[in-house]
Amino acid sequence: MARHGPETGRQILQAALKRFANAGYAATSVQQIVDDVQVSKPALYYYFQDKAGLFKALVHQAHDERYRILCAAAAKSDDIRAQLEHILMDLFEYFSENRELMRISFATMFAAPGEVPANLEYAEKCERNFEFIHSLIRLAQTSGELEERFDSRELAFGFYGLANFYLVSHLVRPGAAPDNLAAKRIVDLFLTGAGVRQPADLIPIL
Amino acid sequence: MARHGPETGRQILQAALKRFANAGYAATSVQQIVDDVQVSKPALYYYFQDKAGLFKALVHQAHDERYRILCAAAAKSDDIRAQLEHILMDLFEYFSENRELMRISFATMFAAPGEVPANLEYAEKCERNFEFIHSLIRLAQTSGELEERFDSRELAFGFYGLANFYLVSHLVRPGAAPDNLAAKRIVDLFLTGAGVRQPADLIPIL
DNA sequence: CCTATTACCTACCGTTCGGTAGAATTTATG
DNA sequence: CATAAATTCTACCGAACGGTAGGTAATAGG
Repeated sequence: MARHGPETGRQILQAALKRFANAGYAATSVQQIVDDVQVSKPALYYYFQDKAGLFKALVHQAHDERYRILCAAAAKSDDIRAQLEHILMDLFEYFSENRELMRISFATMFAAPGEVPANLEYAEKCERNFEFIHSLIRLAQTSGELEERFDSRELAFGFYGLANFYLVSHLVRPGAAPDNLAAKRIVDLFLTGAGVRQPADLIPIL
Repeated sequence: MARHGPETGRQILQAALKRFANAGYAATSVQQIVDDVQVSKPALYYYFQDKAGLFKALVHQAHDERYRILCAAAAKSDDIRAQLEHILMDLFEYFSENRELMRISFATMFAAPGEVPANLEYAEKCERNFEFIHSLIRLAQTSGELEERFDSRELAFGFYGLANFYLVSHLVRPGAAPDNLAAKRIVDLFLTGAGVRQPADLIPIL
């Protein structure tokens, strides 16, 4: 009926995002999506190849935007502490404002094959995001900001794990979003550790 | 046909585990499960109320076994470092031998509602597992093993996030499993931090 | 040897799904 | 105003799904 013009494709994508994020891929039917936008099924198949293509577009968008955030945040500073803080702060903010998109990206990573369309090829984008953090860490090691006795990969794993756990918790359990203070404290924990600093521990290092 | 005796129920559960873990809940049909065991559909419905009940049984088993591992590992030692190391080592081992069960439990946690049967009521079991770690951390703080300037919840989040990231990575990407040495290094990172120890940092603490 | 219970079977139902054929309607072009 | 292209419709298809009705073979108890 009501002609939407070139807006239709975008509206379909947005409705699909909401449905996929809240019910998952399999449990979302294309009928629900087109009903939300008040168009008919062939309208969807006019703009997208199939249901899987629709999902794929969203997943790639999610990963790309995360990568954009990472790069922009890291560029804001030179020392590793501030860089990691900016990354966390910006991610927290972005996640708050784009819960659904981020949810899709995480759910896809942890989903069993078959629960999600095949040939999504998101693995390389995951790796690109991780390797960006990894490169920051490595740089900070050579500049003497980070301990060299840990493998750079271990450290990247450590920070990425810490960050992702907070992000996922915030996605799964819609409570108070972590704020800038939380970001600083997380980075502090990562850099200084949870153990008490006993002089004995320090002797071999000092 | 071939009578299996009281083994049938167990065999169905095991086949369901394999299918659910590798293809997810929605993409697994009860027909596939009963075909694997070479029984007919009513045989499945004789032992389980419905498809959701089958899945529920597996999810609860997964969470309960993880809790058992946590408790047993923590009981092996008194100081927090050794406790956390034991927890990681035992979890790594258990995950290696029970990839499919663990995969179901994680996928469920990150799944959108609707992607998984309703009324699973696994949230309280998640919380129980987390709170166990939390209690260990709190004890270690009062005994002076861990820094008091971090909130106990923050620390528990930190360690849990670190641990889970390793575990999930190992599940998603079937590579070399983290070993006992990795466990020690992870705990070391958690306790001592990634930053270099500059004397200046230590002044306010010593 | 009869009977009840357990442990399944074959065959099927109603529903829902992703996707499409083909017509209709709107918009752009000449 | 004619015609072509873009956009969306109604109506439907075949396949797969979860679940069940109703019958049957094996086992156990008396």
